[in-house]
Amino acid sequence: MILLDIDYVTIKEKPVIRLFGREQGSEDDKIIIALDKSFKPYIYVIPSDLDLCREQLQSLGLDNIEEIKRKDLGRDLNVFKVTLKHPQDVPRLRDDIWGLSEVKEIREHDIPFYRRYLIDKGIFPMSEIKIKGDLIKSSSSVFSSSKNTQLMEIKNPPKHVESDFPELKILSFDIEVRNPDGMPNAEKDEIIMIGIAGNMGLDKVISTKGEDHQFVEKAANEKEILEKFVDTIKNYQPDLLVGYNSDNFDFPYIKDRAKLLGVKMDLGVDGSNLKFLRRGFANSASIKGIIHVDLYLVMRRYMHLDRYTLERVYLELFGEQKLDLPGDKLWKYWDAEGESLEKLFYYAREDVIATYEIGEKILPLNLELSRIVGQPLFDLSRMTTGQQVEWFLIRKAHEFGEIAPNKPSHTQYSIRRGKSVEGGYVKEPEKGLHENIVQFDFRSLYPSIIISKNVSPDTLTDGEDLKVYLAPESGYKFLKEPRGFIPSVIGQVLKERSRLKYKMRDSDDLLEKKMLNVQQDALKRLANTMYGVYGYSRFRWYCLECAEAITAWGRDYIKKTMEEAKMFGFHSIYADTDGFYATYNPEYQN
DNA sequence: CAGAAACGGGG
DNA sequence: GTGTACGTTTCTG
Repeated sequence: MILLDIDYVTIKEKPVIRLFGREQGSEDDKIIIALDKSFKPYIYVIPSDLDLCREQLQSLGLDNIEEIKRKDLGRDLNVFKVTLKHPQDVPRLRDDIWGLSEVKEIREHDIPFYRRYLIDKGIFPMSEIKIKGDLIKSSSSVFSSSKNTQLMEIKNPPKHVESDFPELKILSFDIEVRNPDGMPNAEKDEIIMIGIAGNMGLDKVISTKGEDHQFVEKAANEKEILEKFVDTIKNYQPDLLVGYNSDNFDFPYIKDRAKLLGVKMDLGVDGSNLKFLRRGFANSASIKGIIHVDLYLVMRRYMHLDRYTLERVYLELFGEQKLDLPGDKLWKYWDAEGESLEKLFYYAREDVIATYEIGEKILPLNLELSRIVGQPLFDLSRMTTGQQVEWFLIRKAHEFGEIAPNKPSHTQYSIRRGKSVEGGYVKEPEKGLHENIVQFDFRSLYPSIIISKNVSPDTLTDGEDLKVYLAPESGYKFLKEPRGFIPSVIGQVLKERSRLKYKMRDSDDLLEKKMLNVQQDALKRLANTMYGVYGYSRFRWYCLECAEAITAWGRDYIKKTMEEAKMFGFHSIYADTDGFYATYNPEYQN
């Protein structure tokens, strides 16, 4: 099955992992919920004195302690893997463990249980997994909402299966509200339309007006609009549901109105309700088993614009202006009926189709990133690129037998935030119109420097070792041997990327070419982000020295290249970080 | 000028 | 939910 979503529930005080997937069969698609009762949470404890520490841990009632060998930034280390009974034991016992005199550090104590599962089992969301188990009847904590939902209990660990892009059922939605006084207020302003569009010919607007209209599904009242919305999703059974600012507008609004009108929002494939997860300052709307992606958040990361309205993003992506009505006047179009109302219907439809098209355009990259980073698409679509890299590295660390560094404390974070790194070399452009220009740029300059100079927190040294790379200006030194953790990972990423690029070049299949292009693009983005995160204040592998050394080498390389080019008659007129423009005049040559 | 508050998107 | 967090711009004292 394709792994779409994952979480855990507690059954009889024990954690049970739930894998949500879809099996694409010949006649009928099946929704699968697979339970794994065999996985237990654990943390790493770095002891001062092994035996004393073990005794102290035991005195806290912790009896599942295993002494194992791991690496900490390349250094061999004996640590305790302490297995607990329930994920919530971790925050409960963390302070007590931390308080023990023989405990030097606790590691990997803040990795959500389901993420731990994905990493440890080596399985990837949006990829194929093989599961073996027994079919079971629905229980009180997990019950099927429809006939084609299959519940099973996993017997053997799930296995990753190499697979292509999954074909997914995607649905987009968008609501319209009648708000005559300022911004919509869910206590009084009714929902007048819900637009829904999908990749299987679905495209409609549910509304209390618009009888016998070609794309409008007439509802008797607002309550029925919401019921029809719920029914449409249940019948269609999308893998993905996309909206635009739906985390903070559409879904919260729907939830409030549904509560007011007594409509059940039991959209989850396990029959559970739409719910909101507090993720810092923002909320995210979550439906069990259906991946809700808020495209607004995704687009803000994907492109650099002054504004990120649906209209602006659509124009940028497709070069087409879409119908835009003034938000504060929509209620007038609604009240006026006739042609105005007709316009409003078209506006609602265009909005939901535009949302769908943006989703269609941007989801492949995010799907691929989800498969590479190895975290659920729901989570990934809400992560900054820095967080995406971090989770990718946490998975790699596990593969490499490394224990991940902890997140910075509040104080560490404040200190880091006050620091900045000198950027790339910039030569202000020479005024005037230049002709006969040549362009020069380095391919993946920063990733290449990280690899060739072995720039990594675990290779940074102040020792007297002669076998080091010496960074310009700052004088930071990096061991030539052994290969650092992050250089190794970037090396893997770039190697895989070049393999895909060759494969892409050799392919005759247009669809395959497109797929491979998305994959290599995802890897490129990941590699390029890895430099930036050395200076990212919340990064576990934060390393200011590394960030400074990289840009210093970068400045050194470009300046030297410009000097070299000058000898051949190239006069540079503008330079920025990893490339420059030059005019060519052979007479300058000497 | 520093620190607090507001903003983004949505209708 | 192994909770608790964004980056930037504008206002306020």
